[in-house]
Amino acid sequence: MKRKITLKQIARELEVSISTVSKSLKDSDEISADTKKKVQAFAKLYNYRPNNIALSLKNRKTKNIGVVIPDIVHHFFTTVFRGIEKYANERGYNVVVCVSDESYEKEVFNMELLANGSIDGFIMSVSAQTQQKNDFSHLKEVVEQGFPLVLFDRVIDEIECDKVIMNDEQIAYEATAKMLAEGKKKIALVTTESYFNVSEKRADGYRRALKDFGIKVDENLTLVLPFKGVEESYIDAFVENEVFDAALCVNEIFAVLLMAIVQKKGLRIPEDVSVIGFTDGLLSRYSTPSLTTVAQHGESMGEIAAEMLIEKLENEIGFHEEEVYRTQIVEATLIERGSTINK
Amino acid sequence: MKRKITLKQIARELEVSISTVSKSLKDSDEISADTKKKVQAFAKLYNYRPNNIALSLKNRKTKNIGVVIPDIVHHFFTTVFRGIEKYANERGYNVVVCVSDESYEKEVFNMELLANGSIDGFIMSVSAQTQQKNDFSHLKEVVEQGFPLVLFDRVIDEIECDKVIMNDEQIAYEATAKMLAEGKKKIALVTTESYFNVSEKRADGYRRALKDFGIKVDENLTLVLPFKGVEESYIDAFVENEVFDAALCVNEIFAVLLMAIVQKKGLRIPEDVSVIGFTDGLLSRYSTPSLTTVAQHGESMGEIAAEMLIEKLENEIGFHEEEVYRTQIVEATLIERGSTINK
DNA sequence: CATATCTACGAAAACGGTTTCGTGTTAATA
DNA sequence: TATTAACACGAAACCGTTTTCGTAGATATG
Repeated sequence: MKRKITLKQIARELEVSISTVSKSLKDSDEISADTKKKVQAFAKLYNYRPNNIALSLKNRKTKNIGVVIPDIVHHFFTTVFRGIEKYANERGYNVVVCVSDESYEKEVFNMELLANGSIDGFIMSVSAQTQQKNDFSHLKEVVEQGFPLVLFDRVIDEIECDKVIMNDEQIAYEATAKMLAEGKKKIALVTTESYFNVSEKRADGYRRALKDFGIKVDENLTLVLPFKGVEESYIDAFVENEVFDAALCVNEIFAVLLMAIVQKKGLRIPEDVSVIGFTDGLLSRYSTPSLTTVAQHGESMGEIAAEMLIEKLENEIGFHEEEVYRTQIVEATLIERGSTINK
Repeated sequence: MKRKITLKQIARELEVSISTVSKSLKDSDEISADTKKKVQAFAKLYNYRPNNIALSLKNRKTKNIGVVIPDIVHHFFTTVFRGIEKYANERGYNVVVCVSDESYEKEVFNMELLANGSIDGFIMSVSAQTQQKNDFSHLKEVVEQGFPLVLFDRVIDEIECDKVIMNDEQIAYEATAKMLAEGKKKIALVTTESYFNVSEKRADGYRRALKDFGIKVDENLTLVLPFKGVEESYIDAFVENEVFDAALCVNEIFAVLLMAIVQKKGLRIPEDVSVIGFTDGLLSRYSTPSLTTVAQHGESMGEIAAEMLIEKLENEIGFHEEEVYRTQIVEATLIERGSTINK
């Protein structure tokens, strides 16, 4: 085990002081050209690199970003993560990831772990259980402790911090309007339980579109599916009992499940039933027919979140300046594929 | 900004020394019961937590694991990551992730960044470009520097370290044998370029099965697709020109693409063409028909990798003990779904 | 009463850096 | 020649812990 070389060792070897070595490597002009050359050559030879931990302790900055997300085996979150990681890496930051697994307790636990000096700031999307419990004291705490925090997608209104969200309501409106424009009249909504605020916003957009087109919202055409462990039979019963000629689904899994069942009943997509989903993942691309879907641009969201966080980290605000928080909206776009009638 | 409280501040406040505070919090019996109570109460009141960075410096352990993977928007890697994260978290470790994006340079850059004290050991799967270049000096270097390293999936034979792999050859054999047992005679292989050693192993298993069943390997039945940016037309031409009644595909994307094209030609799956893929992701589950596929048990691989790494981290070997490296094989399993004839 | 033994605590070193400030030597200036 | 400035470097503090070792004072022992 060849331990990494330290300033102290270089100093001893070259018979100079630690300060001289440190300054030489920083090319300080306090040090003579001769000495600098000697030290630099030696350091290069032994491949000296300053120890990050020591630097962190000295500077009170870790150059680490903490990312807390509900799930990682999940297309949207991984794209956001990629955006974060990419931007962070370019700026010399590392990313430490904790998965809350949709659990409130794990979220709290993870944040406490990270808040003990491991990171400089947080980027996160809160867990389902946290939204359900409606308890955000752990978020408030890290903010009070002075950690910059950026919330994305599943954000909390009552927490004051930077936020990155999607225009869920508007894009749901547009998606619904698109199907109405196709001539569809009875549009179903396939969604999750309402404590997910993004699902709620999508439902709002859906309803607004119907109203704008003079169609009454039929509550029977809303299918609420559990967040996890969807049984095919739920959808089956819905398709059996209700008549609809289009469907807006809040994620791509619901959409392809619905498509499969609809097709099994002998109905054609999109002629008999148009379908639009959310999340432009593999499923949307490779389903038959391919799925018209809302691209959430997760990577952009991630980049923006990272940018906001790093901006806060590197520009310490003055003593009397008021902290100012921004909310950035990333515009989702509708990707038209085979599950809708495209002209 | 309420900075976290330190030992020094507690000591000043309570008019005792730093050592006394530290020992009190560790419930050392060097300290009188009275003093301990006082200190502990005060610490609890101010929610004292030792600073991780300082601990890292002192202990020369960060309790961080570095994970370097080629891609994160990828089902298999995310499942492995989940396994790593889960196990690591249980043992009090944090995980810092770097994505090499299949690039040799980024891989090297990331590893150097991490090796400067940010982490205690590596878990990684090498990038495509690294395999292609066949240059592993960066891996050798971190090993020489004393970092425990665990390689998974895309491993390198010439690097001495712990490894977690799948029985690719064997499961490909079994998958092929299954289709032969169905009575299929002309089995296609849809694979990637051969510098991916896992693809190569799968091809080996495929060939061995054919031989065992007395069928000659027909090189024309092997379709080599590029690693990224597959054009549908490649597959289209293949389906047009070759006659086959089954196909083994090295990933699920190839499999669903093939299924779609085969079905478009009016052939039925699995009656006319059986298809088996690799990776039990969303696509396999939700395609029509659902795809018979090889489940790689990424989560287990991740857990095992993390376990191996942490074992090495926590059991420093004695001075003269020989370092011993293990290679664990995670048995893949075949999940039978609609794209094969199941009895 | 002198000495030995606890008890309860503090000083200081160490982890690996950065940075401020002080100082001995040499060169420039009056 | 005496004074000053410039140069080149080292000592030490600091970041926040842990831990070893030393010791003052109290108590026990002979």
